[in-house]
Amino acid sequence: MRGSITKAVAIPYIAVPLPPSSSQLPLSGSRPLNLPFDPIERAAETWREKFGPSSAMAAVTSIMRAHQILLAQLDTLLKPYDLTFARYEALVLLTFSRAGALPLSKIGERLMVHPTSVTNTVDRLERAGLVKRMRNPKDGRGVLAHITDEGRDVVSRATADLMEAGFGMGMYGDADLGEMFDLLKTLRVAAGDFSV
Amino acid sequence: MRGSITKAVAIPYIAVPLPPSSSQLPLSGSRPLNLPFDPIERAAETWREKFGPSSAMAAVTSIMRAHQILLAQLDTLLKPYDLTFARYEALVLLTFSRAGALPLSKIGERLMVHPTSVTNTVDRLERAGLVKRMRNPKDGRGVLAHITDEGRDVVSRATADLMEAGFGMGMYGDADLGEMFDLLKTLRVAAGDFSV
DNA sequence: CTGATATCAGCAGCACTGACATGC
DNA sequence: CGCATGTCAGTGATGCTGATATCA
Repeated sequence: MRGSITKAVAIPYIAVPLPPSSSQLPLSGSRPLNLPFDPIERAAETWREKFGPSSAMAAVTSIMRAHQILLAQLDTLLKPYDLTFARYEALVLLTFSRAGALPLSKIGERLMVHPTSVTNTVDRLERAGLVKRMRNPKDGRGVLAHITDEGRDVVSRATADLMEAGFGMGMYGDADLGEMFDLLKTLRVAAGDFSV
Repeated sequence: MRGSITKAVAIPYIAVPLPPSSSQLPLSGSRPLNLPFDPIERAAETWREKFGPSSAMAAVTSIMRAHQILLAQLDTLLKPYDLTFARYEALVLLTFSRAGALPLSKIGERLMVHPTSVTNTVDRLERAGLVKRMRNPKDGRGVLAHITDEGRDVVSRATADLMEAGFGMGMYGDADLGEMFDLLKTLRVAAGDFSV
């Protein structure tokens, strides 16, 4: 877990008392620093002086940071359900399947995670009673993860929370979100995730 | 480490069957699947039918995946130097400082990582002989991480490798990189990283 | 037999929590 | 004293590697 960062709020690191209205989802591995400058932009400037072009470095670093921010927020939203984002994704995938069940191999493929990670994820979900392992009738080697009623209930409540929080992306309009998706798609295609 | 996935290959930008010559940058937590469809896009479609608007979810998932892809590539590039991306970032930060040294607290602030993570990172770098801990003359409580000559050498060679690989972003032009940076900046500001 | 499907043990790295010593 | 700095021990999640049992 990215951990609970239940303090995020309780730690007015820098003076600013936190806009009382703003929802205070934990922000990241660290607390809100409110630096008087953009640390990535500053690094990019120095980079340009010392090494040359810095736009790739700045973009990569931004993605890393964005990931950290989002994961912290999502995991915190999911904590009440004892879910991590990875486990939540697996659950959602199951609700999307016609039978409410999928072979572990399929889960790994869709979620792009390692087989052993799938085993682990399903272990946790099963222990929590959200899925049940079943033998795959169509393939004696395979195992199906089958979502339980409780699993459906949890995923539905968790999803409501996530949507209310706009997935941590509430500061964007639909156009920006689409643009981001399109931009990153190029990277995913280049990485061989899928063919165009 | 994200591990070696010795198959990936020098980023067969498009689905191409892996140029036999190319070097093999691992692509991600999993191997290149070359699914016949975009798994995120498919999930987004189902999402829209079942839950409603899906652009935020699609964008978030894309960022998660992009992070995974990039981290795997960067860590693999850095592996020969026994560096992780986190340790590399710390080293670069030190080369950017006038004296080649910074208080650990400052490192944590700039890199947005937890104090205990800084201790750990510096431990590793120190064990590798790339930095040296020194007492902060200006603050008896503080410790400075001071980059060594070997540290400077390593960071310079590693940086050359990363730049040659375009930071894993070789498929983008400068305009796209700038756009990505600008888009993600909105998120970082909203998270309280810095003030505008 | 080969290859796919899990599972298990083990390991490294990350991001914390909580407690603590030290010094401003 | 209160607060900041850094370390340490310990925890949980991730993402692997390598080995193995099972089955198509």
